[in-house]
Amino acid sequence: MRNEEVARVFERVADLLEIKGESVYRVLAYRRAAETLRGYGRDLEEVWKAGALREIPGVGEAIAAKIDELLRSGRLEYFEKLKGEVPETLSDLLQVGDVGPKKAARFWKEMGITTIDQLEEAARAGRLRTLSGMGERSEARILQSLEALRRRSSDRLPLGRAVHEAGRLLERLRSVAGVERAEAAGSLRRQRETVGDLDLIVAARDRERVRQEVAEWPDVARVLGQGETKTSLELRDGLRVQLWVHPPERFGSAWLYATGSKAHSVRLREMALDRDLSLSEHGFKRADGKEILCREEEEVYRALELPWIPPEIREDLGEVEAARAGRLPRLVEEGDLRGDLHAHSEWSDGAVDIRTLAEAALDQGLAYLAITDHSQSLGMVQGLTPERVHEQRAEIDAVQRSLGPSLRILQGAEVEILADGSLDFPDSVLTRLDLVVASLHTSLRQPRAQVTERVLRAIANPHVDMLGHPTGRLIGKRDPADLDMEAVFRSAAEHQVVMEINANPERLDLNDGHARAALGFGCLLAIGSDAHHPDHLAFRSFGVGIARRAWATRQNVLNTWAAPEVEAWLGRRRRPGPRDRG
DNA sequence: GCCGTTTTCGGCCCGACTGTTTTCAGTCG
Repeated sequence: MRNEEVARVFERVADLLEIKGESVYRVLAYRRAAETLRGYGRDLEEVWKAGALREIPGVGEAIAAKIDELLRSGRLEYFEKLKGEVPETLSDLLQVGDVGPKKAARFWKEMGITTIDQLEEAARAGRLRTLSGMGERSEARILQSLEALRRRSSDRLPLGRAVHEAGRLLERLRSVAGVERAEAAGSLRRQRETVGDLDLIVAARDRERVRQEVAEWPDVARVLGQGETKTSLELRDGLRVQLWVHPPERFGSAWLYATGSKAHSVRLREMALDRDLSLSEHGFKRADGKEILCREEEEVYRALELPWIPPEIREDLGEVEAARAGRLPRLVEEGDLRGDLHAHSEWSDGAVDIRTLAEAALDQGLAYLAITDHSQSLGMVQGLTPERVHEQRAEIDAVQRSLGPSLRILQGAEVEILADGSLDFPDSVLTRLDLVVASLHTSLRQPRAQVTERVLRAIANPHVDMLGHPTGRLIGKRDPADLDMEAVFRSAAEHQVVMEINANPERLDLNDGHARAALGFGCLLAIGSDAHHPDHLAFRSFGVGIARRAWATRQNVLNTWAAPEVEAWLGRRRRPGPRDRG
């Protein structure tokens, strides 16, 4: 069983326990475990085999035993028993807005409702309002939430689109009179790979004015809720937006709160309590009732004797402990990137010629660029034959001569890892390239042992410098290959093969958890844009987000190095080694 | 159910918003 499957079981368990009315803390424990497993870079099965389940944050004796049972037998007796007490489909009702565990339990016990369809039928028939404490308005709200649920694609928004939408809205907010600041918060600011809804925060004195302006925006479909500090909107395309408005002197605590993660916020509040302070989005409150306001996030952290913690690692996955011990890493920044080692020209499936791409890279301040067009077997993207590789070298040399030394252009290739693990170019071609990126594009559905062996074989090939988008996943569209990632990382570290964080927002592959695990095995990372158009070079910012979420420093990322260092490193690897087996 | 510079037991964050209630429960983040 994969991490995701186990996480799903625990999520269901949490839902059913909650509907049953169990202790919220027990429910929380299952939710936390599910959440942690989902983002965990290491394979649960491997951790299990190593007898290290208890080292996973949020996994104690009871949950470790349940993971053990699940991995051993594929089922969980506790879950089966629970399903006998509470209909499993009730857990779906919790997906409906304004329906929580209490209402779900009442719908079930008092009306026999166990599915979303039955809920909708009852709401349409006006039967929900007959329950005590429920009126017409509650019923109407639930109907609206049901519609929203059906309309909303089940998937979260990819980070790329979320950044775009947020940028648009923030620009508008900043133009509203009296708005001093407007910033993104939530999982968008934390650079999660997908975003559930947009969290935006504004510093302004005149809250009423901001609220009125926003409610009149043309793309607002409806206002879901509006209060003193918080407005909740649904845009015409179904996207949900949370907007907080706070006075500037409280902006720091408010931004911190709106950014989360929830687990991180809870940790900080607990630390505040240890100091006889109560922390909320409005600031600190002392025992005597006096307030301590924080205009900047730094002031909140300082009051807790912590350095400012970057949003990308605010997940309660060790950052608070690291901060307390003064061991926060200095995370890699976009400005640290000096080159791009993954880009396509019109020699294969890119949109522009090498010169245009190179000039764009130069414009963006890059010092080097690797042209990595596809290899021959990928016919549909005009993969290069060995002859064409040779011809391309002449063009690269020509562009290099005319651009001069300010941009170093490397000739690489994104070489297909064939179904048997051999590479799509013979050694005679590979050895002439400056950089070999090996990638999977086909036969991604091979069984675990086979696809893992195939990648391990590619990694062991002495010509391979980097593994491109290692799992091959497309977010929301194509599942990752079923790789034994630990084996891949171990081998990559041993053979000094760089693991790519592919920064295309549809890929983000490695993901954050994997990248962090890879660093744990001693792998070197690279952030590649996989640009097929000059505009795509800017994708690298998404890759930086992933790298930061993985706690990567500048030293961990190959393309933060200066061009001569990178070339020296690649050149050193070019020499045939004793482990050469072709 | 988890967890511990104090605890192996007894804690476990804080507030906004809504609707249906005359004081609060449920949901959400």
